Amino acid sequence: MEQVKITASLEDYLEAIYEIIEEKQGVKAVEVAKRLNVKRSSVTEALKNLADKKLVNYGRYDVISLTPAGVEVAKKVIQKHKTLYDFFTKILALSPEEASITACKVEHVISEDVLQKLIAFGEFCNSHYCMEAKCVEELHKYYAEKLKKEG
Amino acid sequence: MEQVKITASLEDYLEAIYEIIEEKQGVKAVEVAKRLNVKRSSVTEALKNLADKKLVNYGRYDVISLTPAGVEVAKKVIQKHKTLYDFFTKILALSPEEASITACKVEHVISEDVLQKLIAFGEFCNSHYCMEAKCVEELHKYYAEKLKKEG
DNA sequence: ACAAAATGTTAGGCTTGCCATACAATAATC
DNA sequence: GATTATTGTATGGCAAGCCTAACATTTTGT
Repeated sequence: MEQVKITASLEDYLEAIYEIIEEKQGVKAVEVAKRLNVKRSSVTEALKNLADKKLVNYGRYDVISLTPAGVEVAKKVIQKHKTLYDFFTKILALSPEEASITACKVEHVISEDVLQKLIAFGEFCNSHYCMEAKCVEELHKYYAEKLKKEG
Repeated sequence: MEQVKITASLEDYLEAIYEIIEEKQGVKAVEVAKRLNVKRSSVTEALKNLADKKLVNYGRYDVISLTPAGVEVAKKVIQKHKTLYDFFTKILALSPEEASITACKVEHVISEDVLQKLIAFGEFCNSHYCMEAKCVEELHKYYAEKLKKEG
């Protein structure tokens, strides 16, 4: 569990690779490029970089796969994304698009501690009277009225 | 109110400059360098960059000041920081240090919309029965117990 | 006012991360 | 199986942001 320290960009590559493998039992660099809106050559660079860090298995023209360490990092990023997405949509009532866009950025800058707190907050909201459905409804009504006032 | 688009790094410079001016009625580049943990030469670069964007008034060896547009950007970043800090400390019960560190990163990646929602959420928590002091207390107790269980 | 210290600037270098372009290898199609 | 299309790679270039080191300009202290 030695925490591997990588950049936001590399985290995005791991996340994309993991998700594409989940969806289609395999990745091609071109798919990663499409998903991340970068060129194929950028993917090659990133893969070499990730291979140096032992997070992906990479060989020229070979199949791309994640190492166990790579899977771990990818899953953690995805967990952060999902947790943030839920918070943004359920509590802040952001649109799915904005929630997703914001989660994509924030997921790279929060610590494990913040993640755990956010998860706990979500659980609390789901299980305690003071944040039950009726209250969340009220909360969202409050947003709507406030935004109306401010044009 | 034409939104000026600048990098996270430049936002940090504006923020630091604004705050130092508030605190001591003037800025020296060396103070900015200290606060941002960069070298004096990096500050010079950033200042030229910000001057190109009409956000600071800059001349060689001259006094540093913010333009009205620069003040606007700085204030917005600071508002985001404060809003996030409050959320992190009050709702997520992060330590002041972690709240501050995280706010410093997140403040650069949230939209005006997210900011407004966060502000409204804070207000709601302060004014509605379902999130009154007693409930927040319960929330924080919940964090403590959960973290204890997970070691 | 002049030497010493502090501050500001310049120049060159490094890293990350992207691109375009050209080339290499694999896959698909006839 | 040869040709075409797709995919992957290598190279060189660019911008942002930081650095070090050397130099210029203030500022400070006596």
